[in-house]
Formats: sequence, structure tokens, C-alpha cells
Amino acid sequence: MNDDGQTPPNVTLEEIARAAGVSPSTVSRILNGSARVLPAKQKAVEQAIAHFNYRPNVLARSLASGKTDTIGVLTQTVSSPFYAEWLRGIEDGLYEPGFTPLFVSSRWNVKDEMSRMEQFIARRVDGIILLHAQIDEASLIEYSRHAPLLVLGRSVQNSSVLASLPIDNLQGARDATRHLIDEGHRKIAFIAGPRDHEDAIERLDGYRMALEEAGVGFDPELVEQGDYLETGGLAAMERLFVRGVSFSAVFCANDQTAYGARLTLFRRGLRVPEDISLVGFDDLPTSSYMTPPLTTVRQPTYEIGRLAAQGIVKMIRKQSIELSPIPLKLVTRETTQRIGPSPTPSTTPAPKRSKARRQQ
Amino acid sequence: MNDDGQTPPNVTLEEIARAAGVSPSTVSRILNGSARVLPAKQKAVEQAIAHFNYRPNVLARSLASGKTDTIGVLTQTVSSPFYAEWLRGIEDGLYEPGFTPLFVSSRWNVKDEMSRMEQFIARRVDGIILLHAQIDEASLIEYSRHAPLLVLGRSVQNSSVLASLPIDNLQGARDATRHLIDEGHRKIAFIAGPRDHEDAIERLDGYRMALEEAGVGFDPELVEQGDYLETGGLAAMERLFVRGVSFSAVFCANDQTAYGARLTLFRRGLRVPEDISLVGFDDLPTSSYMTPPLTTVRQPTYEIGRLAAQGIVKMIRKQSIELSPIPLKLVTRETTQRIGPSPTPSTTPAPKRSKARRQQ
DNA sequence: TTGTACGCGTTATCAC
DNA sequence: GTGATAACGCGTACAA
Repeated sequence: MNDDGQTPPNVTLEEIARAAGVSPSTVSRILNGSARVLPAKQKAVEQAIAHFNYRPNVLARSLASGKTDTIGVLTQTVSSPFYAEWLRGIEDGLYEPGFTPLFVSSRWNVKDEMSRMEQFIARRVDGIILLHAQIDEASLIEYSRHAPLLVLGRSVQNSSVLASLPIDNLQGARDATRHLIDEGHRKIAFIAGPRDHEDAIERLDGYRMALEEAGVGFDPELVEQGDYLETGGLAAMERLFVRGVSFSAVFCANDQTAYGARLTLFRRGLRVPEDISLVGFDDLPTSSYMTPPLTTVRQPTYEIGRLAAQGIVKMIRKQSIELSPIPLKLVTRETTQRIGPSPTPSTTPAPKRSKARRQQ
Repeated sequence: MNDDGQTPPNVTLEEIARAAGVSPSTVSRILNGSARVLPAKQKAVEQAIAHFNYRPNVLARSLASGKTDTIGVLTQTVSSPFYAEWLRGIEDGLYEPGFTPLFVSSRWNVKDEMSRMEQFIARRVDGIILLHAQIDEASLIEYSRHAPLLVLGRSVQNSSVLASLPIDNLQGARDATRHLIDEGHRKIAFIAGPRDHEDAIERLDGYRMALEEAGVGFDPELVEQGDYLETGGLAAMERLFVRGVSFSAVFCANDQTAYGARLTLFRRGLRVPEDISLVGFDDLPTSSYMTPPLTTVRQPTYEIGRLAAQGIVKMIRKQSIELSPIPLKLVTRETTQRIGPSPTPSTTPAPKRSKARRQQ
């Protein structure tokens, strides 16, 4: 255990105290600013700290103080471009109040989600943010006895230690579909997300609702199953053609699905939007760089992430918070186009051009 | 401090011991399997654990044992699609050996990088993986005295506690450029990455080297400055046109840059690859879904991440590791096309079609 | 095989 | 203001 040159020379608070000729408590006080100390001692300690390059042991500190300044963040996968923005927002929002996020992925698996939650509790995180968690509500309540929980993209029975920030997928999908209808489309296909995803179901519902509200009627034939991934969109689009159904527009449950669908259209030599209009959902950073730029429903993920970070911190500090559902907004770009007998007798409506949106 | 129904009912090892009628050390032994215990006691303890829903306090455990089973992962930004794959690989690779990654972003800022390193050390992580870190080598060596370091995308003086896994950007860029030359291109523009990024410089060098090797010669006029982001690619491409230089192909320092450049081409009504060939670098998951699918240099990021995870674990266990530089491979898709007087007297070469590549 | 006692590095509660 | 002293929850020699 002696210094062989390789052993980490981790200095302790006690050694600093000895070097500075004060007691450990004084050093601790200076470190935390928890009380006034004579300037002379203050200086001596600071010099010792600098000299030995002392770094307080976070674990010991947490063990003694009972708080870790750590927030567990349960995401489905760190690698999805969609979650990435959320994580960035959370990280940024947590930075200023001095908390560190602990990101883990559960791979869309409820069992994994629960084991990750156990890990969080074992690590004594001060709070937890869950993204699209599928854990049942009873378990959430149980977990919330250990640390405040903030659930994103879902609605649960709120309490002082369990909050939720729902996202209005239904409204977003309805707006998008209505936009296509307004542009004259009647045969609008839909490529759905995973059957067991709450938000995927809501988006399907929004699509259906808009159709019915407009008197167009919902046609199951026009719906194909996707999986929120590019491959799924690609295959679903292909099946739509193989089945021979006719349509002038396609609404995809998310942007990645739209990317896949767009490739199938390209393969088949169909133009977007001249032949087929295309709409996505999420507004991923790259969607404004699709060819042509994708019309989609924007989810302000980064901002939501920041909101969530601020929210969980407030909960930890036992302050009350109120979270109103996040509204989504349609971003009209260039993959949609008016179709059919135009109400106004224009000859060839020029394709609209919205300015390219900046990506951070 | 009494149970008011809200206080986290965190059971301790000692309470388990009392409930099971054994000593704390016995419980500890059972938890860690560090010694044989009478089946009867074993069972009693396990029942108590289940009954009280006991979860060992990770902090206390780490403080006592001196290891945290945690790996600090310093990334530049969690939100980049490029890093996302690395992180996923790292997380997966760390899972089996029982380590937890601690992801933090330094936002391409050396000062942030160093403060994050301090945090890692303060948290007593068992090892650290750095992605594209710009910290000077002397500091790295200093940090490596506290925990083994593995540096990705860079080459440093290796030791038993400091390893690096270089990525051969130069070779990748050279291959890509050579491919364009082979296809008959002579005027090949290049949109560079940030001036202070080592890999960006290497890619520029590879481009230049290929040109010189082929006797085409390097022309500074054909080089524009980008920033590895879509906006940068968009603007750089635009400047290329404004400056009036002529070219038949564009090689972008990374895929995101290519996305931006592609949009400018679209805006100007130029077809890819019929009018201009386009090549990227990285092979992001969405690049195979670009319209048309992007020819690019593939970096096996996920696999590199797994390799890194395994590597750092070995270093922690004081096993020797050997990391050979990662070769990159050109993936020929549909944004490049033969040009000019074709050596073989074909009339109109049909655009090549590679099968769409799966994403994860 | 099992229990006791101490240490891990801090914070917090006391007196002084 | 400052310094002992006792937690914090667990691992682990050491002894039994």
C-alpha cells in the first residue's frame, strides 16, 4: 500500500488539515463555506489544497451528507437522435444548479427499466427523470418513495414526489393530418409506430380523428405498421405499393420512419412532393436537411429537457412545480404540396419554400 | 427524522443482519459471495433482504472497497449522432463486466474537458474513456495517475495506465478522394472541418495526399472551411458557388457537412450525382437514407465503443492490452458517379445501386 | 463458518 | 471561530 509511483496519490481532507495546521472540521467548513473562518487559516488551507492538488472524495461526502447531487436519467437508448436532444437539454439544465445526470439506457425493455431504477436507488440519486418509461404506475409510486420522479411523455397521478410532463401527440398528429387535408389530399396513408408505444397510439388516433372530423373517413387499408426506425418506414412504404392501394400523401409516425419511406419513394422514382406528399413527426435536427426538407411536427425536445431538469431540482428542494402539457407545432417545409382541383384557379402552384431552419 | 411516510425507508445492511439473526459481516459475505455460509443463514438473510426490499448502498460500498465500478466517459456532446453510436457501444461493452458509464459532455471546450476530468477523479471512477479529447498530453499523464485512461481518436505515448486507439482518418480521406479520382473527377472540392480538430486536419491531409499522388495537384481554391455541422456545409457549398470555382465533385469532412452541402445543391437545382458527386465521412446511421444514399467513409463507431469498453476494463484489471489503429472503409453508395470521357466507350453509365444498408 | 472491530473520507453536532 | 467526536453504510482483517 506504499507509494510505488503508480498508486493514486489521493490526498484526504485530514492530510490537508494537518498540513495547514488546522482541524479537519475547519477544512470542511472552508470547502463548503458553511461558516466563517479566520482569513489566515482560510489562506493556509487553500494553499495546502492547491499544493497537494486535493479533490474531495465525492463518495465520502455523499455518504455523510445524505445527498449525491446526482440525477438518474432513464432513457430508452442513448443512440437515438431523438433522445439525444432531450439528454442535452437535461444535462444543460442540470449544470447550473450543480447536479450531475446519470444517463442509462433501458432499450425499450420494461425489465431493464426496472433494474435501472433499482440501480439508481442503490446509488442514492437525489432524483430521477424517466423518458417514455413503460413501468406501471404502482411501481412508479413505490420508487418515488426513495427519490422524486419526473416522468416525461406520459401522464400519471401526480404528487409532491411524482410529476409528469405529458406531450400532446394526439393534437400534433391531428394538426399534421389536417394540414394534408387542407392541401386537398384525401387518400392519406399512415405508417404507424410500435403497437405498444403510448405515443405511437396517440399519433394514430390523431390521424384518425382529423380524418373523421373532416368527413374523409378512416380507412384501415391506408395504415401500415412501422417501428419508429428507418427500416420499418422503408418496408412499410414498400408494402403500401405492393398492396396496390392508392394515395397522394403519407404521414409517418416519426421522422426516422419518414426517412425510410422517402428512400422507397426515391427507389421507385416517385418525386416528393410532386407525386407524393410526405409528413413526419418529431423534427429531428437533420429533418430540415432532408431532400427536400421535411414537413413535420416539431417537438421542442431540448427545451423539454431543460424544463424537466429544472422541475426535478425543484422537487428535490421540495418546492411545488406545475407542468403544463407540451403542445406540438407543425413545421411546414417542402415535402407537402397542394393537390387536385385547386380551389383557386392557379395553374401550377409553385412549390413553397420555407427558409432552411438552423440546427443549433 | 422519524418515518413520516415520506422519508425514504432505506434499509441498511445492519438491519438485515439483525432481522436475520446474524452478524453484518455474514450479510456482506452473502451479498458478495466472498465466503461460504450455512444454508440456513443464507436463506434467512435472503428472506430478510426480500422482505425489506434491501438495496446495498453503492456509495458506502465504494468508500469501503475503494472501487466504484464506474467508468467516466468524456464526450464532446451527447447530442451528436456521431457520438451517440460510440456511447451505445461503450455502454453495451461495459454492461457485461458490470461497470456503469458516467457520460458527460465537454462541448468541444478544453477547459470544460479538464473540469470534467476533475469531477471524474473526485467521483473516484475506476477508469476513464475520452472521445476526441484535446487535453494536452502532459495533463493526460497526470490524470492517468488516478485512474487508467483510454483515449479514442488520438495517438499518445502509451503506458500501462494510458492507452490510445487512433483512427486512421488520413487513410480514409485518401481512399475517398482516390475513389473520386478513379471515377474520372479532377476538380474535387473539399469542405473542411474545424481548423483545430486533429482529425479534421488529417482528413484534409488525406485529401491532399491523394490528389498529389494522382498527379492532379492540390488547389487551395477548391477548399472551403466548414465546422462539421450541417449549417457549415450549407454555407461552405454556397461560397464555393459564389466564388465561381468549377468542380465536378465535393468531398465533405464529415456526413453532417455533406447533408448541408447537399441541401445547397438541391436549392440550386443541381442533381446528385448527375451534376455533382458528393462524398461524406463517418457513415452516420441516417446517411444510407439520404436522397440519394450517401457515399461515405465508414467509421465503425459502435464497434470501437465496445472495444474501448473492453480495453478500459482490462486496464483496470491490470491486464495488458494492445490496440491497433482502426482502419476506415469507403462505402460506395449513390452520390458518386463516373464523369467525363469514359475510358470504356459506354454511352450513359447507369447509376450504381448498392443495397440499402441496415441501420443497427 | 462466523462475529468483532476498525477503517474508508466526509459532514454534522456538539461543546469550548 | 474552532476542534473533538460521532455518525454515514459497508468491506475486511483478525480472532474465535
